[in-house]
Amino acid sequence: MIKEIGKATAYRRKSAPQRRQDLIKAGITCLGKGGISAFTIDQICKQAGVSRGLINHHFKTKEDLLTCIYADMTDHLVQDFNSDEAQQQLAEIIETSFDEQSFNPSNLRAWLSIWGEVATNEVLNSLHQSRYSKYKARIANALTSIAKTDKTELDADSVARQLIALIDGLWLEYCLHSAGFSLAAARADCYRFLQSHGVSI
Amino acid sequence: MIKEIGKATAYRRKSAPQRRQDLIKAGITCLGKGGISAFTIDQICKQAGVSRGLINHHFKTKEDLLTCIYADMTDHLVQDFNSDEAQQQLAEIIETSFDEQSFNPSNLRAWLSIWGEVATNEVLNSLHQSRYSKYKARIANALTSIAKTDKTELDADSVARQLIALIDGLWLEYCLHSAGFSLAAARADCYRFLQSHGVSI
DNA sequence: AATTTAGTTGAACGATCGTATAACAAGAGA
DNA sequence: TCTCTTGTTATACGATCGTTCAACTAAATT
Repeated sequence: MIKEIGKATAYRRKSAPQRRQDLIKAGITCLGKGGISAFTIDQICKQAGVSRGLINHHFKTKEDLLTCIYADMTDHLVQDFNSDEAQQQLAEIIETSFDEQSFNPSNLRAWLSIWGEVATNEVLNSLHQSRYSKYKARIANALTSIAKTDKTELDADSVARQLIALIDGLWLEYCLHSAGFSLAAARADCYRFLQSHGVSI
Repeated sequence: MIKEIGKATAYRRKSAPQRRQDLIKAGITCLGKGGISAFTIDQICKQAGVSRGLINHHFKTKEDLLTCIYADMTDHLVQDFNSDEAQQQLAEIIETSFDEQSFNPSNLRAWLSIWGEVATNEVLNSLHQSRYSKYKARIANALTSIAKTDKTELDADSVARQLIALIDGLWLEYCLHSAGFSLAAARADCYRFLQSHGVSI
């Protein structure tokens, strides 16, 4: 066939890492739009602007992609704190948990979908256990440090667990009925909770 | 064909309401086992010991069944309290939220699946808004009553919202990693939270 | 015992699912 | 410019999805 003059290039190639990131992002978008039911090869590839065969070239299976998505979404939860001060570290947790970038309906729906799969999928669950342990440990360490400075008694592990529960619960509420809900109020709820355990920030 | 002697009856009939309840129960079991991905006509009917055609005889669509399941699961949250005393009413909420009957991994997974769909499905979401409002109002009313008796200031709606968030968050944590978690501890967390807002039970 | 009612079955439908694979082409290196 | 690497497309496959529907029969009614 004669090559058409001026015809747009059929497709643009990207490096494997770049394309993988594109597909991860598209997958998160799909989860945010329609939950795990919208997490299909067809919809993800369409969202990424890519043919349906490509996904299995960059990811072994769909489950593999979901695992990579979960890893991507939780990276910031297990990274080192910016600050060295314990009070500031807890503030980082709370502030980043309720900033506009991450605390929006689409992202919350994506999390909800992931949680649903974590409860069922073995590979995902194993990764989750590891991430959650580290996340909780970061919080508990900060709490212990504060209690030591203030010379107060504190069950750091228990309070860390409760704080995570409160944060996740507030996310859940916002996800299911965002009306009458403000980020500032959610943050204040968390600070007040810590204060009630003798931890003042 | 000659009727086989001693052959077991091909199937037993049940009244429509009974069979509907069977299918609802089977649906919840499927959600608890494998999440929304396991919520398929095939698996639900197999779980209920019934042919696959029956489900659309008793429910208009699969979505209709899911809506009925949600209604069934939330009935106890909007029923009247047993007690007339406000303190006792809040205790009812907390105790029934963390009793062995409802607070088990299978039931929690079912809830998680439902939440995921509520965020996406319009019909389900509308039902959820109504149930949640009533649920929150029951708690807020009890809180207001206590504050009035004790002559203390209290933002009942805000505290009710936070209590629900804490309960749901604790459920979520238990669902995703039940290890190192006790029902008694979860209840104590809730009571302590109320106490920190000046509500003693 | 005959009839009616209504609960139940099982096959069939088109659509969509996840995956495998052969053909193709964009872009880097020679 | 040519070759080679590898990112990408498009098709095909069997399995399973939700739903429809005609046939069947258990059980109540007459």
